[in-house]
Amino acid sequence: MTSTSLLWFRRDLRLGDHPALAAAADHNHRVLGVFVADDVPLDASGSPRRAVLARTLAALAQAMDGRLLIAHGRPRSVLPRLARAVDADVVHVSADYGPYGRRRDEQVQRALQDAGVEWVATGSPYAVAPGRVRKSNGERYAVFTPFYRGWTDHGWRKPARSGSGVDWVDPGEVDGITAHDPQEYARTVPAGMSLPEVGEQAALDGWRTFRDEALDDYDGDRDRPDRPGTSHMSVYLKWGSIHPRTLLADLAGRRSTGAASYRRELAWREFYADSVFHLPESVWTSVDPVIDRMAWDSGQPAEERFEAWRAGRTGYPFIDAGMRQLLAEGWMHNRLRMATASFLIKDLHLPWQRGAEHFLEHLVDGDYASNNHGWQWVAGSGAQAAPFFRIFNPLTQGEKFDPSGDFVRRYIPELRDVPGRKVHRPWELDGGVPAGYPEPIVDHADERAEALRRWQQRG
DNA sequence: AGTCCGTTCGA
DNA sequence: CGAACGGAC
Repeated sequence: MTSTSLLWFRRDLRLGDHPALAAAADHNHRVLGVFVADDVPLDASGSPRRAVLARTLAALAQAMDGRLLIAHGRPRSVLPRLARAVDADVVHVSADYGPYGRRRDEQVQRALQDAGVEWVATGSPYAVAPGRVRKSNGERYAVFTPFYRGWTDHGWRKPARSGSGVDWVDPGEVDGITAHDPQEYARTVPAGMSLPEVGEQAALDGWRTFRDEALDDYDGDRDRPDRPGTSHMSVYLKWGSIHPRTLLADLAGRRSTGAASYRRELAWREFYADSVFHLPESVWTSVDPVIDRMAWDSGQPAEERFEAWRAGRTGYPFIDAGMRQLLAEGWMHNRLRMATASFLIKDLHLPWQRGAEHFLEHLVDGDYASNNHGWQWVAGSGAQAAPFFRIFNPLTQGEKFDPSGDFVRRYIPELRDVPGRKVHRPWELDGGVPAGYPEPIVDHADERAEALRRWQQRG
C-alpha cells in the first residue's frame, strides 16, 4: 500500500540526492511535496505559522495528486533538479518577493521551462507586482501617499475566476501525511490552539462574512480588538489562498468609507512589498540607521524582560492579552501589534529585530515585508515611519480601544473575574493584583522618559 | 497609526 | 474644573 509523505528539509541540505527521497521511495511513500523552509526561523518548534503553511501546502499538494514539488524560499536554480528527483512535473513556488532575490520569478520560469517542467506560482500575490509601480522618472516611490496614487493609476487585471486554478481540499483529508523531519517542526501545534481554516473556500467564506457584516464599520471598528472588525484576510493573502484582485474587484463598486479604508490597507501591503523589492536588505536592517546609534539593552535582565514580553507577562493587561493572543492563535490584532511593538522597543529598550523575529515565528500571516516594515514603522527607522518619540501608552491604549476590558479578559484567565474597565489597572484593585498575574515589570512613565533620553543622546 | 503638558475656553 | 487645543518630544 502506498502512503503519502510531506517532506520537510532544512535549507542547508542538498536536496537533489537527499537520502530521505530514496527512503520515501523505498517505503512506497508517494511524495506529495517538498517544502524548504528558510523564511522562518528553523529552531522553533510548534509554530502555528508553519502549521498553517503546512496545511495549506499539503492541501495544494493533495489537490495536485502528488505531481507537485513545493520549494519555498529555495534558490531557484536547483528547482529543475529537484523536480526530477521527486518525479514531479508541477512545481509550486512562492511568488512573494523576499530577500532572496528580486526578479527571481522570471529566472525560475525560464529554468523550469527549459527543463520541461510546468510551473505554478501561488503565495503572496499582489494586485501590482512589486517593482512595477514607478515614478515617471523610473524611481521607486519612497512615500506611501504618492505610491498609493501611482498604484491606483497603474491599475490591475480582473481577478481570475474563483476555482479556475487549484481546487483546494479539506485539510482533514490529509491527516495521514507524516512529516519526515526529525524535529517535525511545523507539523506540531501546541494543544488547544485554534488555527484558521486553510484554502480558497475558507478565504472566500471569511471575506464575504467580513464584507457583509463589518466592512461598512471598518473605519470605526478596525482598531477595536474586542470587536470582529477586521477581515482576517492576511493569512490567505500571505499564502496565496486568495488574490488581492479578488478583494479589490469586490470593493470597486462600494462607496463606503470602510471600503476606501480597506483598499488603502491593501495598498500598504503592496507598498511594503515594493519597498522590499527595491531594498531587500531592509527586511532586517533599519532603513533609517539613526535608530542604530541609540543605546539598546542587553544582558540577563534584558533577556528576562524579553521573555516576559514574549510570554505575555509584563503586568500590563492590554500588552499581555495581545502577546497571548499571538501564542494562542498565531494571529494578533493590528492595534496590539503596534502597542506591543512600541512596548518592546520603547519600554523595554530592545531592538525592533528581536520583536520582528518573534512575530515571524508565530504569526500565521507572518510576512517579511509587512511584518518587518511594520516593526520599522513603530521603531521610527522606516523610510516613512512614525517618529521615534511617538510612544504608545500601554494603559491608555487599552482603555481607549478595549473600553469594557472584554479583550483582556478573553486572553488573560487570571483577570477573568475582574469586571469592567478596571481590568486594565489590576494594581489598583482592592486586594492587589490577582493571584498569578504579575506586577508591571517596568514603570511606563519612567521608561518613556528613558527612551526619550536615549533618543536625545543618540550619537 | 501617540502622548504629555501647559494654556485657554466655556459651563 | 473639565474639555479642547497647540506645541514639544
